[in-house]
Amino acid sequence: MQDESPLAPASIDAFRDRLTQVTADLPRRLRQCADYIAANMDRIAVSTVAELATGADVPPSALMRFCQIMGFSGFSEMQRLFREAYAPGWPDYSTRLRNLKDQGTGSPAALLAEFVEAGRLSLESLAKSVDENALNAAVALLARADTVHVVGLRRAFPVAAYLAYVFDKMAVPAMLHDGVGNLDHRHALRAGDAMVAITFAPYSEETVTLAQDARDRGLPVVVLTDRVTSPVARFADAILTVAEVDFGAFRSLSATIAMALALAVAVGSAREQAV
Amino acid sequence: MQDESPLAPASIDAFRDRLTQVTADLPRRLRQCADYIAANMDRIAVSTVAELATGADVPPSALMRFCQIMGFSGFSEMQRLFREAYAPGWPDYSTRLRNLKDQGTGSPAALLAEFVEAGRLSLESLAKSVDENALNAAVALLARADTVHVVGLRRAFPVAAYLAYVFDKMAVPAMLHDGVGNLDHRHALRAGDAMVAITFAPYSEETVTLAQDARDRGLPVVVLTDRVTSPVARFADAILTVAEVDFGAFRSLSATIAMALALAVAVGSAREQAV
DNA sequence: GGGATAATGGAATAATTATTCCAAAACATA
DNA sequence: TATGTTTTGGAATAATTATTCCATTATCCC
Repeated sequence: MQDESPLAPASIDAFRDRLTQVTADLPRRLRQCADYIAANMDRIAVSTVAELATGADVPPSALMRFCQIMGFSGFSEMQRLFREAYAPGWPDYSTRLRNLKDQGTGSPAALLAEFVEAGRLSLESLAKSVDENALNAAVALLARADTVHVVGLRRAFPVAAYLAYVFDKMAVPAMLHDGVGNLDHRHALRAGDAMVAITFAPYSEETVTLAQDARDRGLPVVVLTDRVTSPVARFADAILTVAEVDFGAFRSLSATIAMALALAVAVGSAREQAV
Repeated sequence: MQDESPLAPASIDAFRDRLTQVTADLPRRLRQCADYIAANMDRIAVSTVAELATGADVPPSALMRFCQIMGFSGFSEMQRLFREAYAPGWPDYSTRLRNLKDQGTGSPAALLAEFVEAGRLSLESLAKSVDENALNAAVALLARADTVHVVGLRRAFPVAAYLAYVFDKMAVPAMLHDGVGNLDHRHALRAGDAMVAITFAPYSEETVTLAQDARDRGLPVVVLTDRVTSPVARFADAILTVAEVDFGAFRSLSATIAMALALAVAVGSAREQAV
């Protein structure tokens, strides 16, 4: 297996793009290939040259030429792309999950199945229960802040870190309060800033304190937490609740991260438009 | 193309039944085939005899015999069943994304819905594509390490942080390499330790370097990445791949976190039992 | 309409992949 | 431990499949 052609599409998406580019000016037979392939991309992984050629009603050699025009060295290279991306619809998700669990309680595969399931349930329940008004309010508050302070410790820290990362990528001035060196950076909270506080039961005291501090200084506070009775809720200008399904002692965080992402991206684009 | 054997399974379900019937009393090599095939049914349609045989760790001839025991005349006939029965392939997610962008539907709630959907798809595809052997191998490696070093920067950092958190909760000695102060802590890597390196395209150089460093010192390295061709893969003793569905520029991380959790909890309980 | 250029089909060949077969090894039984 | 039986690995072969090449046909441009 030698080097691939430098211009060969490396993903199904790239393939699709290239296909539309190329299709425009193509002689008759080759266009037949392009059309047929476009309509039957899902068969490439499991067909032979001859089968596809018959389907497109062209001789095999025409199809070979088509593969080369698409940037591949030949049919095999093109097929490899599709075989690697191939994921059939059956063993449907639930069957597969059962198989994993059959490996025996406590086996890594069974654990994975449980966490996958927990994540999925969390996402589903988030989709059903989201409070759109609260979300919109949160976005509005953060969109007009100078700097966004992100606080979340212990199990909430990964979410805070990701939120800070996405803010950064979207050019939103943000500061992650990570507790390094036990510095609380409370003096970084300045008028015009806003805070996102993330915490779940058992609520980390430092997070609650910082949220209160922000509130006392008159900064708007958005909280991302597990229920409205959370101790940070009383300092909140907007409350986003995410009921995460746990498996064992650990939360999947899927729903929480989805929420954080949506928040960050929405804030990011709101600010872009405001500029 | 001659008559098919009268006893060959005519549907995937029949195949599955026959497989369980037959697996019970089978000599060693053939049982390996049965197990591997059961766990990788979805790859039969797009693999060669040699590929599957390698995967099951048997010579090709053993796999041929297995096909015949299953009632087929040979591998080709068995493969035909899977090629014909496959359901239309992958969800065309990126097209939807493009549409969404074009319409400019940037309402926070709509964004959230997309991230929820991306997370759900990622989790499902993880369930379908997880390599159980790699997972078991990774758990075994980490279970017998003195200290587990966790490395993951940028977008992988949240996962690394959570992994370190869970290790800590499960009393697994773990060190999170977070890049604070640009210290790489390479001298913390000691004989008897192991490393988990987490990175996705575009791969962070520091992570790759640290993984190589660990490898050079003879530590076992487990990598959690997006594809087997990842630059860290060549330093890996176990490769866990997670194909995460992106929405826009940001990954949902759902599947990655589920994998990390399963890994950490499995390692934690394996060590408890060893004590 | 003539000359150059591009496209086409099919047959020849190369490469890959499936399949068979048999000697050697492992195993069971006495 | 000897003997028959089953299982195994690998090399040889058969079949399929991809790929190239070139003579023929169509198309374009002057």
